[in-house]
Amino acid sequence: MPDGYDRRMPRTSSGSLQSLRRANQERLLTLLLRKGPVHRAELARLADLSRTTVSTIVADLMARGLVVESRGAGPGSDGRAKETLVVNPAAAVALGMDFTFDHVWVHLSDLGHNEIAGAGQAVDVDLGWAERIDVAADLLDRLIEANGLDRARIVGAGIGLPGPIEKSTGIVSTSLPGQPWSHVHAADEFAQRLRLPVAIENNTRLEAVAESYSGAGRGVRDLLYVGLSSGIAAGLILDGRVFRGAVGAAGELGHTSVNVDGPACPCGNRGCLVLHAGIPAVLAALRPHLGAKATVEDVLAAAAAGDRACEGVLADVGQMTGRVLASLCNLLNPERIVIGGELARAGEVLLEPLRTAIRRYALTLVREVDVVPAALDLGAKAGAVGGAALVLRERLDLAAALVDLTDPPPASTEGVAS
Amino acid sequence: MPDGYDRRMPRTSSGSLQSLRRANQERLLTLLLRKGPVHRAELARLADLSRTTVSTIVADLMARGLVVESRGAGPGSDGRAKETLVVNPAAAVALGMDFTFDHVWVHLSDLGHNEIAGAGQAVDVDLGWAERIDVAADLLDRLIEANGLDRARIVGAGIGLPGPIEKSTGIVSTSLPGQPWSHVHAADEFAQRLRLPVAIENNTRLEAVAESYSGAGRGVRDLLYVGLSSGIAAGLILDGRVFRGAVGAAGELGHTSVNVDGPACPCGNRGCLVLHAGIPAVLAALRPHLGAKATVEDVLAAAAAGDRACEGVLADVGQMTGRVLASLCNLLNPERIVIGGELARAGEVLLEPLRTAIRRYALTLVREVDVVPAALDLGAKAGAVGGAALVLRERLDLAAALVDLTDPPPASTEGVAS
DNA sequence: AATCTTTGTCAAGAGTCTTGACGAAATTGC
DNA sequence: GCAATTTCGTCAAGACTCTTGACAAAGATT
Repeated sequence: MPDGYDRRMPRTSSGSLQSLRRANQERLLTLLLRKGPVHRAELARLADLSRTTVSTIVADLMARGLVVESRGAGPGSDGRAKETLVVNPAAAVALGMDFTFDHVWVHLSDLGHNEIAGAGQAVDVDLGWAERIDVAADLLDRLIEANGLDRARIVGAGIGLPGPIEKSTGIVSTSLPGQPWSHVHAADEFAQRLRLPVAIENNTRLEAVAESYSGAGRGVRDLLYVGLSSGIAAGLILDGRVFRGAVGAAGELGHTSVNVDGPACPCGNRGCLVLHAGIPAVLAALRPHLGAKATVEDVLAAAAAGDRACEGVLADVGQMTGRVLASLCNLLNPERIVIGGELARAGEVLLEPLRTAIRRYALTLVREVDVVPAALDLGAKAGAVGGAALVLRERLDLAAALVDLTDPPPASTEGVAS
Repeated sequence: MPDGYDRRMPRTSSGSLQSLRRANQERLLTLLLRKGPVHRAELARLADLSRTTVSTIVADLMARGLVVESRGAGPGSDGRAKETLVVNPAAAVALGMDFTFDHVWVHLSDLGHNEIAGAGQAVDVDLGWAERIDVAADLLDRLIEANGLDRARIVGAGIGLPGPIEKSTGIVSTSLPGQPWSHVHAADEFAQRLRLPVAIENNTRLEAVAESYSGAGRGVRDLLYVGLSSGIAAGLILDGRVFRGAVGAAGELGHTSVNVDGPACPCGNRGCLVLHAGIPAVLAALRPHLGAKATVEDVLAAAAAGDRACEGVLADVGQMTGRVLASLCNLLNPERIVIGGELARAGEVLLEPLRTAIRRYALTLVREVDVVPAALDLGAKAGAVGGAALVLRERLDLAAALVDLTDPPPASTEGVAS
């Protein structure tokens, strides 16, 4: 370990009086973020605290620049004028990074989950992990520079890596060939490099978090995010929290067998979904029709232009996926399913058969599930957005803890009711 | 609503100083239950509280009879003698009830999840819900009488009903014919009748809770319980908590399709697992061999006696189930799978092919899952045990809150180190 | 203009946790 | 055996956090 920088996120709360105060600070911040501009008395009712306490805590938060007063249009009722409060979104910044096999994405969000800046860069698939970190660090430096940001205001980093993640160390626990991250102690490496508390997470799960916070899954407690690409993976938000599984390997959907008598899959099983609905399968089915060099873009374009063969194959993908999701709905009873990944760009051609399959094959109660396309998957930056959201979601206390008294940030002028 | 009795469990904690105290009380109780006899200083370290605070809280708990001192064999180290503390298991009682289609089960557990008493009774499948409650109430009265229990010491009831449960009201939200509970406001009915805080839960989930607390899944954070009976259902413990799904319908496993081209199922799907591995399928396959009146017991007995045909069918059940569980392991990456239900009594004849299928068809990382038989399924009382465990698990604060100062229970003499 | 309602703040007080000191009870070393 | 050492449990003082009740301020209502 290069030096003693503590990469762990601070504990949430427990026991002492100070932790009670911290928990209440976080509670008020969360309420302010969710309920928008409210005045102190209303906040006190929402949080089940006395007005006095709310005043004290808010004064503290305001001294640190986390909350600003805006004599705004409160809900019109009688009584004294309300000094409405809003979170100052510019008070803190969350960093997200996402490393796919051929891209590096960096994203900065403010406290309100608004995008401050983002950038991506293609990298050579053979590039080593250290060099990938270099690329990301460069991108980050440039974003900070270009936007005149204060580095000290970044409160944490959420980082997406491909594959299952050993939770405490952030080690990617596969040793597939061509996987640059395997057995790297990613949590330490990133913490040293960025000098920030970091959370390492599988990138499909980060996409799920992104959709859950700023995308098509906003406010949904039990959310299933499905990424349809070369592989087919799921990100699970269960009971409002990211679900990782015992060793961080939860979410593999592509190797769900849909036919015990189906073709053999390299994974050892037979009739895996990915053999029918993965991008390689789609291309294999359509190259006789579109030509040997056809890409996913070609398929999507042709389908959009009305090519029946392409539409048919994409509909089959939807139908097959829908059957698997029907079983999944029986098991998990999600409230909403968000479909992302490259193939999701096919739109209704794929989604409609998928929905139909769920309605047809899932049991009565659970088939009421919403099925919607991802809202953020434009250019695959979703993972990085999710990384930043993860910091804000699970570590909001950080914002309260780390933003320093000595340097109150300027109140932002946007996002404040006038 | 017949009268104003509040059926809701009290809120866990939040905000005020009193709730901090309650949370710390609960924390200490939980630690005492889990870590066995410890002395105050050790408890303070475990809870991250000062010795003084622990002393204060413990004194309070002792005054209420929840904790007793036992000059026991502490871990031998130097220093002053340790006044070891243990929870007085007799201080509070949790009630569990389970209603299956033809049985009523009642169970009483003490604070340490030990069985105090239990009873079951067969009922007519056509019996209405009100009469079923009568039966349960009678059983409860008799248990209380026979064991000389103090009714006031019962801190809550966990009640299992068949089918998906609407969480807040406890309404069973199916309207299948022959389902006596459909659209009954079960939470209110039981609360009125028992005059206790109640939690209504699906009975397979309660069996999962039981296994998770006192059975084969002790201490496992991500646990999959599978009940193999006429239907095939799962109870999911994810991240250490019972997972219910959006409308409380999570856990249906039997209608996972294993073969898209398989036989049609009444559910609307094709090739459902239950068509291959449910009890009706097993009997259908073996009645030509064993005779038209053969029962599950006959099949199990014959298999145990070495009947090849029966062994083969049970092995097929295991293999089929294992294939589905392999996909499920890919998706959820559980740490352990507990197999319960009537068919699980077949033992290794069924389990070994099941394990083999998982090892063969699941991906590398997730197939390290433990697969073990249920430990509690003797006589199907597991659901009631789980109901009591649910009360103790999620509502331990109740024990601290409801046990009254004025009437400290006698210290139990069992379970205390001498 | 007077009254009403609700807000935000202040002072006093109650509840909870921590710190530092000290006696008590066992182990260790001579 | 006896002193030194270690750790425990408790006490008193103090610090921190929340609440209660009172009151002035700011707008709405009459």
